[in-house]
Amino acid sequence: MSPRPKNPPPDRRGEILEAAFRVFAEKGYRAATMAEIARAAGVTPAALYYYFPSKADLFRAAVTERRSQLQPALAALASPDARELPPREFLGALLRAMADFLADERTRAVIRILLAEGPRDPSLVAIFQEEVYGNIGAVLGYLEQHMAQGNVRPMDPRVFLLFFQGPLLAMVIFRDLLRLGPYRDLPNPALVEPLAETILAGLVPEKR
Amino acid sequence: MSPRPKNPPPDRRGEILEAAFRVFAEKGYRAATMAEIARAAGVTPAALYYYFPSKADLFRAAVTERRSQLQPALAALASPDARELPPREFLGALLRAMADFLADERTRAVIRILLAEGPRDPSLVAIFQEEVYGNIGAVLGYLEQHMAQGNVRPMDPRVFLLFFQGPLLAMVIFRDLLRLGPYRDLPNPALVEPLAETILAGLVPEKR
Amino acid sequence: MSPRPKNPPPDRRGEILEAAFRVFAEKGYRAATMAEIARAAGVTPAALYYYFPSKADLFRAAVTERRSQLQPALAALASPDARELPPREFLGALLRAMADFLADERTRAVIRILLAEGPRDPSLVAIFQEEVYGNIGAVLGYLEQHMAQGNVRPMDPRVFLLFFQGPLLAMVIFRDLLRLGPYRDLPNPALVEPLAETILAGLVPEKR
Amino acid sequence: MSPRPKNPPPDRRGEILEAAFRVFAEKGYRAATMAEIARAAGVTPAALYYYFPSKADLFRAAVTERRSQLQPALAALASPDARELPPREFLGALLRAMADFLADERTRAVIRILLAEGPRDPSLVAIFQEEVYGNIGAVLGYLEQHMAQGNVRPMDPRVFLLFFQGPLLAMVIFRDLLRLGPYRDLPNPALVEPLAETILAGLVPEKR
DNA sequence: CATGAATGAGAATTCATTCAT
DNA sequence: GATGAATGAATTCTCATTCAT
Repeated sequence: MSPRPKNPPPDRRGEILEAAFRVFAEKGYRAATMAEIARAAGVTPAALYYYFPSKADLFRAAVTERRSQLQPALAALASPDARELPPREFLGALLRAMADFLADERTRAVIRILLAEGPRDPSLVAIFQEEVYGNIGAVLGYLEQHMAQGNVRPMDPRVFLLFFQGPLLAMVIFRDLLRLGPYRDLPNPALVEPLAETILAGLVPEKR
Repeated sequence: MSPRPKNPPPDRRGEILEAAFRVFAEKGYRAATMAEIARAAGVTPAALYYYFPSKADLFRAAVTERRSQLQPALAALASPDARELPPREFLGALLRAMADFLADERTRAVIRILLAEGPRDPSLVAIFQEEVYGNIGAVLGYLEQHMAQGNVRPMDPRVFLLFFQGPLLAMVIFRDLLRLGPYRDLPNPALVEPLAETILAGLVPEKR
Repeated sequence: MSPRPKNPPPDRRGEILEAAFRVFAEKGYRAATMAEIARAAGVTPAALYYYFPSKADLFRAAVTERRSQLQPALAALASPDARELPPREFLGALLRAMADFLADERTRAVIRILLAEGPRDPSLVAIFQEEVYGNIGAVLGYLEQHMAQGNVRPMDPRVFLLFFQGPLLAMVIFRDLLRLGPYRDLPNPALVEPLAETILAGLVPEKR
Repeated sequence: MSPRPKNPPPDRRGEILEAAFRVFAEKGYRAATMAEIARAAGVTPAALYYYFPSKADLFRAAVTERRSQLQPALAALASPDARELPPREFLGALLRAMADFLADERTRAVIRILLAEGPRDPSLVAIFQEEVYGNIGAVLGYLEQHMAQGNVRPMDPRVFLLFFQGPLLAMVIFRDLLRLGPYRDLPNPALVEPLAETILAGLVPEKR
């Protein structure tokens, strides 16, 4: 009957968002129920509707909230200080940072949601696209500059991104999402170091 | 030709499986309803239960059926004749074949289902794992042989697979599943040819 | 568990429509619940959705069904044989028939629904308008003919309708719908006979 | 003028009552939500409960309040000065006044509520019954006197009321509530003048 | 084989109401 | 006086599933 816990809860909205994201990531949008999210947030289902008009809105808000939480990590990938480094070091550092970023539990949850719901919900993809491309754009700028100087083999930037994002993404998908047996105990560096070497061998021609 | 008197009895089971797979791939397991699958198959929902005991079973059967349909294409990836080629040619051919395989509409549907449902259903992943690894194993055998001969840089085979599956998978995910704007008009060869060159540059040392 | 009563129910749809109309008339659209309608029809709420896609559709169907049930009585009001009578007899007969029609339980239920929901739902009104006007049109035709012959004082037909429908409608509203104390025991003839006389006195000039 | 220091304290209660009546009249009791009423009144739903214990009480209070607003208009219908007139003039004046009263927007809203909720809520009807009958009683008194004098044909007063209220009520229902096409542009006098003539022709015998 | 009819168990959502502040 | 936050009890609607025929 009493609609209120005694001590004022500090940030119900945030707690709900957090709980909702967890449940959505674990179960997927359809299988996640408002009742379960409410339980996870320690409130009643009706409380969810006090803060968000619908399940779809809660989902969107939860995802957007998570995006902004990831924002600093994403921005760090394009940190200005790394851009002083020569291509080999820069790319190595970038690969390591990106591997850590992708393998982070919070990022993985986003990837899971994006892969599960994105194909049916382009607007969901759009939430991240802008953000990601804004930060990756800085990286591409660095590369284009060095391509122009002949330090890096000229290449379609999209292809370049696939080169080093692809293996990392595949690792996260196989190892962390699908939990394929053979990949289960593959540590990040086991992929990243050979990847850096191999890709760089192909990308940065005359240094070899 | 056949002495069968009536018009060929329709392969109801097969049609249902086909329709079910389409609907599951498009909507995801939870959002796909038995009614919609039935409609897609041209039967009533009750008929589904004549052939399959439950939605979960139908899903599993539909996925398994699709796996066996992809089987020939997968097997071709490990075709014995390509294994006569030297590493550069072999790897190039493999990359091209795999890119075509991954980008094929039927494969994409499987990937979509695996990415969406796999994280919550390890047994679903298992259905494909065996199959895929059986065929990829042949490829790995080839490589191990050449690594031993010094023709290919020695490397963890899992990492090797990530190297060349990763970018292809990423391309399919970005371009075909998430339909990211920038990737929408990236043709397979635009990725595959630079990928072959670059990776090979790193993988096959003395040729450079 | 058993989804089916043993002996096949003869006309579930009709029963549901009937029950729905009763409940809608008694409670109004909003206050009537699918659960109560189901109970009244002896089925489960889900069964309602087997026959009708939504509550709104069920409402509409129930009202339309009732309209067609009333159709014969309405048509009788414009029966051709009464049209052979001279104006005084014709109007008297019409008034009596209409009073009986309006005071009939089934008609009253329609009036109740129309008065309660009509102001917010013009399409509901439209369901009856056509029907009613079709039949009343015949009456008006008779009158116009006699107006032309000078047997009936010329008059706007809408006003004419208000003249003799109005008191009858008011009687039904006061007596049967609002159950105003003073009207509770006013029998139809107590209104109809003076009404016939009085109105006719004004309407059929030279006969007096 | 007034020595009150601050800006006049708003009549919250009155505003709420006003807003509540509007919303109830437009949507009906069930469909009207406390939230919407609060919004219309410019307060929060909780504030409603400061002034009224429940939705039902608010409804009742809003209706009663409106009744007292209509009171003067109702009383005017039985104004003493008109009672000096001879029957023909008196009845004509009464008809005109009543038509104006019924067609007034505020009265219409009351009628709408009474027709929609009255059948399920006798106590709602009672709120007005007393009021109305008190004032109409005066009119009936006038008539009874003239009936006794032979100036008006003797008649059950309830029937008399139906005679001239009925067409007016029907006009308001058809034209203003149900918005029936044919009645939409029927002005009050188009009904009232013929009605006066016709009814009087029947009611006031020797003048004809 | 196949279906029409039906259902039980949820699911999202609404809403009058409460109460500490 | 007034409100923000919250809730319990409906309510509409969905859907996998059943089974007599």
